[in-house]
Amino acid sequence: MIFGSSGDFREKSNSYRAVGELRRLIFSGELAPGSDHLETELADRLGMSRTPVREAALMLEGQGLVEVRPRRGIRILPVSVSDMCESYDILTELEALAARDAAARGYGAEDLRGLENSIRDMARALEAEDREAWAAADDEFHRELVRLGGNRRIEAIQAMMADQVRRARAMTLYIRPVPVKSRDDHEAVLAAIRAGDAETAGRVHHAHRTHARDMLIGLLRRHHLHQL
Amino acid sequence: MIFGSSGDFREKSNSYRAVGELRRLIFSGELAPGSDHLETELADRLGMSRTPVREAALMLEGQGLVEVRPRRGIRILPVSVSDMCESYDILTELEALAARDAAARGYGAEDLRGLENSIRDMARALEAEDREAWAAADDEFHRELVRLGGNRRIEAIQAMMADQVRRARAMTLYIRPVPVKSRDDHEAVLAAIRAGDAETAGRVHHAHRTHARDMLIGLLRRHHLHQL
DNA sequence: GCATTTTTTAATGCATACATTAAAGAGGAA
DNA sequence: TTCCTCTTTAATGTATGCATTAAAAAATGC
Repeated sequence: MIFGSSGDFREKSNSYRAVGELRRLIFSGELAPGSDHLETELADRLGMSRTPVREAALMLEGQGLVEVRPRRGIRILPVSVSDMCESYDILTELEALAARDAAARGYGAEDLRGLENSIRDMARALEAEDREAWAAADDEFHRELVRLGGNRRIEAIQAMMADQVRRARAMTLYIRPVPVKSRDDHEAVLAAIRAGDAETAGRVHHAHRTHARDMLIGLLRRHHLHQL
Repeated sequence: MIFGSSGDFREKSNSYRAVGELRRLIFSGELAPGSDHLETELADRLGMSRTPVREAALMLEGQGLVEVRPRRGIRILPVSVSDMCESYDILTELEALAARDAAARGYGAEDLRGLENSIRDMARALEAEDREAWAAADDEFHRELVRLGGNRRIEAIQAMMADQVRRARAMTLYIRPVPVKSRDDHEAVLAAIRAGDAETAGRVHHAHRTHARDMLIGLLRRHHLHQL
């Protein structure tokens, strides 16, 4: 998890292909939350033997996506509202830390190009009323922010949590209010980082995330989306 | 990782025994940081076949303890000073959050018995000049604090990071100054939780962790322990 | 009918076999 | 010697077989 351990064997080996495929199947909903699947079934589905599927399942279990229950199958873990809260709270703290660290590092204009780009992409998506594109750009902003913070472990944790959170956002993408305020927040965080003002960067981003969390949780509760 | 998935098969199955055994071998130093080990070698050592060892290695890779490099063996990842910084920074934020959450929950006296006990154990260990016991009680305090915070994902992350941090503390346990100030910090955190003062609990714990971090990093640097 | 024991079924955990292929080593040319 | 190529070696990735054993089904007793 910590290192995205480079090396092309991750694409070549069936085990890692299985990890990727299973992720895809889970996030696309083809493997429904709460459903059970036998090793053999998944192996047939992916066109490989049980061994790599088994290994993939163990890795995904380590990331909290599935639960391996002997003889009962591999269970696709549903994400509850309280799970979402947990993940959001963690992201809030760690991304705020990353924002402070990024500000403290004194990045130059060219280093911040990535953040600028994703802010621009969000604005464009908003004009085009393309919510999917907006979500992708928003993701990118957060990922880039953490990257600039320079803590690899936070990157890894964020990647893990983001997976869990993505499903919830996908569900609420079209029922949520148009995220116009987000833009100001992102701009403010970027400005603080540019100015090297760690405290402000962290505080603003923290508030931003907290606000987003409350909005999302409220939506989920109101629409009775208790299980994702 | 997220769930310590109960179920006794975790003790019975060789794969999970392998996970436990390998952890033990790594933390005891019998598998040296930076060393490579073939699947066959480890399988012989643990008295089982390659399959469960392989599975264990993949799980440990997910926890950042080893790196699986095809044909070069399973590498026991060394922990650098900057790795330590990363882990400490994360623990600092997440435990401070847990402290705030714990305070906000308004626990009663009996709920806080665990924290009291570990504070008492630390004091006793300090009198007896038993640093190992002090370290164990300190661990327990932090674990209990996070448990009271009620975020299972933070518990899981803490457990993972703690493993990484433990080695560093073991190295410095006898060269560090006697941790007398710690006691006041712990007492203050407990008092704030008891009083339901989330802000203070979080702030004090954050400062406590930050201080411990700086002390530890300083020690490691001064004693040229760049690789653990 | 319902509860309990026995039998059957089949999914898993593990060992093992084997093809693949990266790394190490040998051999030869410059 | 040094560099390159070819050969050899052996570690891995995957498939498969089998014993174990949990769950399901059937049979028995009440």
